[in-house]
Amino acid sequence: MSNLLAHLNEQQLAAVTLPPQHALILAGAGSGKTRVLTTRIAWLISTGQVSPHGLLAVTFTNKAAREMLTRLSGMLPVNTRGMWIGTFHGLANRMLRAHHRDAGLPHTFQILDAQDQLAAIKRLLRALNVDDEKFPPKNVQHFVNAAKEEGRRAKDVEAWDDYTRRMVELYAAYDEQCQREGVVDFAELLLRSHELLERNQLLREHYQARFRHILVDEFQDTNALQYRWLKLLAGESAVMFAVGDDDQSIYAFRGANVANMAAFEREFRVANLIKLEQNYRSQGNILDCANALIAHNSRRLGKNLWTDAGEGEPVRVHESMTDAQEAQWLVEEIRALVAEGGSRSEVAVLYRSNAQSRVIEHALFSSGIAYRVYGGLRFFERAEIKHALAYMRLLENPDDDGAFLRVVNFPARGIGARTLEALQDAARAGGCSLFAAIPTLGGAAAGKLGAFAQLVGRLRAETQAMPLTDMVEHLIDRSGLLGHYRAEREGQDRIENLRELVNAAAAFLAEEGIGRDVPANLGVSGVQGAPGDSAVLDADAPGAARITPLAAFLAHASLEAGENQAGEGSDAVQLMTVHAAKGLEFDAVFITGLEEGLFPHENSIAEPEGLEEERRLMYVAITRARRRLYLSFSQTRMLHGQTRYSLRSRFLDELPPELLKWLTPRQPAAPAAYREGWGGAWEGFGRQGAPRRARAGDDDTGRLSGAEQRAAQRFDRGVAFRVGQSVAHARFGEGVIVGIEGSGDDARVQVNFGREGLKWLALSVARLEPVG
DNA sequence: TCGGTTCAGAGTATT
DNA sequence: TCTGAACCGA
Repeated sequence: MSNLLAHLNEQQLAAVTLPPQHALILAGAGSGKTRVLTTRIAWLISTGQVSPHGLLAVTFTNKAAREMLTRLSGMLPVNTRGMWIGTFHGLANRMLRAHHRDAGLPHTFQILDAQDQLAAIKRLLRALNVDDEKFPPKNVQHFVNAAKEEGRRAKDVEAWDDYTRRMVELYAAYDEQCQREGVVDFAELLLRSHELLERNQLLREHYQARFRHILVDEFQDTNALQYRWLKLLAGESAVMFAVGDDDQSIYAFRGANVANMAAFEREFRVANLIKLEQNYRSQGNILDCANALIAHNSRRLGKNLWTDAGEGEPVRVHESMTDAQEAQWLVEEIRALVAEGGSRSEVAVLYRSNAQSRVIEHALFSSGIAYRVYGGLRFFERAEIKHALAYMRLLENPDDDGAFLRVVNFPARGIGARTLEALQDAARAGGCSLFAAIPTLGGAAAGKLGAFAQLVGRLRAETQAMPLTDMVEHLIDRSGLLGHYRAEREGQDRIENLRELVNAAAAFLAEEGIGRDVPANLGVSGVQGAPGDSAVLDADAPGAARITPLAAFLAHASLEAGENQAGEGSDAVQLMTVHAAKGLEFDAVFITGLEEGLFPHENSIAEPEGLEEERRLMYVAITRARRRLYLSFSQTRMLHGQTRYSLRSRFLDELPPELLKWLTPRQPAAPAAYREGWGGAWEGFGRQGAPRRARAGDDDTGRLSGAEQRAAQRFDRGVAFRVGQSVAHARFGEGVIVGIEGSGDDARVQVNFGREGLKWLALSVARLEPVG
């Protein structure tokens, strides 16, 4: 055990060995957070304070959960398989599977991912004849999820106008549809398990007594429902150990509520608040930049990172004329890094929004530098995979109309829209699922639908006793999917993905410790016993409902969409958004596009607290770097087909100048009043130095491409009217240019005329005279 | 059922 | 500018 605690610093040690009282650990970036969390678990178990069975540890991502399990197995000779360590959704799913009857769910309930949910909502809106102009499916989806994440059912949502009232009705109708079809969405997993515990006193008391210790990772990312779920599970007796960093809270936009940290401290009367501030990742200058930046935020819990690794190199700053030149500079710099012996995979290029990757990818591709972009479609989200899964789901649960509609005519079986409309009418009339309505149908359509029903029946019979992998293989073939893609010109990739699905099933069985020969439809423990019997209080008890390999695999496919990066393992430069970089670290990091309007993003500035979240995002970005950090921005950028002119990000000017090394001449900062778009001090604008003009030799090749020349020319014309310049207009009087958009005849400027307000003026129309 | 055209919209994202 | 979705004609 002394081994376990070796090499922990004072604060880490204090956190790991805290007495059994509620604790909040403020863990700064790179301070060994995961280590503390896992060592705490190992310590609790190895000192006999709790059995592996008596603790619950929860994370947000499968990756984090896996990491915790892996590290734990390395520390303790313990079988982690049965332990309640997982994601919020994974654990909620586990509980609902075991107590499905008490939770009011069929034992075959399926999980809808975001895609499935949207499809279900579209279907609902069509069935109800809702005008999807007024009620776009995406808005309904957002409304439903936001309500569920607040812990509210439709009946609990206050409708204060016609629009909200209709939304609430749609929410209720959506929930009814889900219940009818035996499906639950992500938010529903948590809400349903919360309701289960809330209503069922026996179960609640049982789990409250069982879980003596509850440990929570990334606490700053919890939403209202997750916090309530934790509180309910903890009851009066469990010990909570929450780890988080308010400075790294970057998910408010998806419901995360940092205030949960303060609420936790207050409501649980947390006596132990420990700050982990020693950073083991970055060198001093990088940390000092991060600290200086985040100090501009208010309402922090307060934390300052430090290191004993030395100050290291200065932070490099680069300004370019165009986004293409920024990318070109990046290429040269990466080349130099690699020439010095750095590895490409230790270089990360970060950006605020995905659209920025294109220019960078283009430059990297043209110069033959291997790169890898994070984000995009993941394995289980691919259309062909979802088709295959839909067949499997239909075997499990024929009432799953979503799965039915996905494959009833795929591959094509001549079952068109009209047939399905008739079927839908029949189902509605009979109050049953589409599948169940097939026998009630007459006419020519009945034949084709009947054949499909027979196909499903045949597939079910054929795969009845098969192990999971054989079942998948059988289904992708006999459903006609393979044949369909074989006939398709570009179907080869899809066929490979379908074959990969068989491997994924095999890998899943291995990971879960399920024998390869176990029939897919058999309860895993072999005990079908009393599925969901109310008398069985514990999910792990022998008589509790057992999940079949097939059901487990389908849940896995929904809860873990799989990898989304190609070329794993190859030595490639890593491209990703700042959000995607959270939790990762690299020797060298480029933060690109540091421009007002982009980072901080313009949309965020209007949001309450938006700017502070952007600043935290910048903080996360900076703290990804171990040794070398580059910050870059461009004067112009192609956005939505138009050249945009922007000033450098305020975040650059919030960093201590003495820590920065400008690779291009440093220009005066933009006046703060410009950023607000308003303000008293705008007289000062006229005296601002002109933005740096394009100079030959700015780029490393010494030549400008055609596109770059055109952009540069446009820029030169734009300079005549530059941001910050004072201008006069015949009617509106004097004002200051605060924005420029477009070029040539399309060029428009936004002018702040003070009392007359902000106006957009087309340069080809409006007469604007420079002043001063 | 396909391929083409047209149109709107373009922030970050896990489960 | 570019993408994805929706729509229409063969």
